Order: sequence, then structure tokens, then C-alpha cells
Amino acid sequence: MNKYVSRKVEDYLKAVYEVVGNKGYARIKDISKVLGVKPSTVVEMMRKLSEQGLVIYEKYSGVTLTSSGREIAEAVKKRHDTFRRFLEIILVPENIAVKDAHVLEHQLDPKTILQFTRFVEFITQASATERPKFIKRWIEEFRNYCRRKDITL
Amino acid sequence: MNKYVSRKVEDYLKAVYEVVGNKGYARIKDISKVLGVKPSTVVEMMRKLSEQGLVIYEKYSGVTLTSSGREIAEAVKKRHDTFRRFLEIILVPENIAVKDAHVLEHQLDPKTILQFTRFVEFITQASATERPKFIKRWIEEFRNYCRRKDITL
DNA sequence: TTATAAGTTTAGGGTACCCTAAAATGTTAG
DNA sequence: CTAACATTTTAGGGTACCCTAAACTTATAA
Repeated sequence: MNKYVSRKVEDYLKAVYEVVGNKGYARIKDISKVLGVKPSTVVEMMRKLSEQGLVIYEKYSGVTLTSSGREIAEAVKKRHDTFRRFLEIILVPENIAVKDAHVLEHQLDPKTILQFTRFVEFITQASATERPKFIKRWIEEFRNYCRRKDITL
Repeated sequence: MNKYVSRKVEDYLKAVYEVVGNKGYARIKDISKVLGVKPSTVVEMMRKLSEQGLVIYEKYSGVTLTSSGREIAEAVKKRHDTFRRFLEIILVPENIAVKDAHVLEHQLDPKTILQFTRFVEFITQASATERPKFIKRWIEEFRNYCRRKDITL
């Protein structure tokens, strides 16, 4: 029932989720590679997550997520994608956007995340439909605004 | 000179900066109150920051910032204010905005921060001047968009 | 001025997350 | 089937940041 998990735990769950998505199961080494930590550190964390009922972990065999683990991982991933798209909208270069979406995806209040989500939705929906020209105009203006600033730098 | 400081160090520097701004100097107790940690923890950190040349700290007397400490604190504060205004723009309730600006003010890439800053500038400048009606229109539309969603909830 | 209160510091611990090195287990080629 | 290699686990450490309790310093009020 305990719903709070740390940043790091979220990272580990997301990593497991990604690897499992690709290969059906995750090895210690895979997770270690994704997160850039040593295998022994992963083992330690898997033991902990297993005790908390977030992963299924048996010594020397693979790791998978429990349903509550998957639930958290999916929520984190969703947040990540929202921030990713948001950073694109405000014209952050892609490589940086990937990295910083990862920072943003942790520890923000649900209401804040909701507003970020709406913002992204609003922009993308609006620019997909025909009607609201002023949005396209708006984005274009913002782009120009940045360009002028970049020249001045 | 080593420029990297942890989140926590940034928090401590910002806290000292704020208290010093109000009273001219900071006592251990003040900092402890601002950050919600015990005085002994503050003492430990002040010792460390003092070694790193970020604060001036003498036992039993107050704490002040060195110029490099102040530089960091000011940068953090500036970021904080940008995020604060940004969260207001996307209609995050004020109490949450204060809290989450604090999360956002750490560990984002300078380019990302730059784009956030520009976004805020663009919106506020644009809505101050007469010309670009489409911005005001845009903000209004976003507000409506959120209102509709809130009703549906 | 001195007892008491208020604030500060030290000593000793604790947790989370990370590491290396060595031991244990698993996999595979000959 | 077994030696050599790859992977995983354990054991033992380390750092950052937080705490409580007790010792110490400073401020204040009678």
C-alpha cells in the first residue's frame, strides 16, 4: 500500500520496464548498463524492490515487474514523454531534452504534471486541427523570438 | 575552480542568501528553520561549505556568503523565480507552484533553463505590449481548455 | 553577577545508494 | 563432461545527508 518511492527506485523500475519490453525479461547486467551502475548495486536494489513487492526477482535468473511495479514504471514513462514533448515545444535541443525530461519526471506534484500535460495537449491538438491559426502563429512567433535572441548572443 | 554543487548545497546557499538578505547575517537556527532540518545538521553543512569557500562561518557567530557562494545562490534564486512564473502561466495553483519551482530549480541543463526563461519572457513581454493580440487570445484559450477539462473531471 | 534559558557544537548513529574484489553460479566450446 | 569465460552474488567499504543526546557557549533577567 505504501505509495511513495524515491527517484532512484523510479529509475530502476523504468529501466526494468524498458528492458522487459524489449526482451521479455531483464538480466542484472541489462539494468546495470541502462542505469550506468555496477551489477552489484543492481542486485542490492532488486532485493529491496522485491521485498517491497515491485519486482519479481530470483537469484541468478531474470527480473520482471509485478503489477504495482509496472504501474509505477508506466506512470514514470508517461511523465517522461510529456516532458520530452514539452521541451521540444520550447525548442530545447533533442539530446538535452532527453536528459532533462529525466530530471523533470521525478517529484513534481500531480497537479503540476497535469498542467504540463494539458499544455502539451493543447498545443499539439490545436496545431493539428485547422481552426486555431493563432496557435500556429504563436509558435512561430516564439521561434522567431528565440532566433533573434540567438543572433544577439 | 570546482563549479559543481549538489542540490542540497544549492538549497543551503539559497537559504543563507535569503536570511542574510533579511537580517544582514544568518544564525544556524534561522537556516535550520528555513530548511526544516536540525541545527546540528546545519552546522555540519556549514563546516563543509566553509571548507569549499562558499560561506564564511565562525563557531558560535553568524554565517554569511562569500562572493562565489552568493553567485550560486543568486543563480538558483533566479531559476526559481523563472519556474515560479512559468508554473503560474500554465495555471498551477500557487502553493504547488512554490513547492515545485523548488524541484525544478535543480539540475536542469543551462540550455533548458534558457528556453524556460525565454518562454516566460516571451509570454510576459508579449502580453504587456499592445500589438500581439494572438498571445492574449492564446492564453485565454488555454485557460478555457483547462476549464473544460476541470468540469469533465 | 550569576543562574537559567537559548542557541550551538560534538559525538555517535542511521539510511540510501554507490563501489571493488572475491566467491559462487551459469553457459558454452571442445 | 569439463575447462574457460561470463554473469551474478556476497562481503566489506565509502560518501552524503539526516538524527538524538549531551556538552558547551552566549545572552538575559533578577
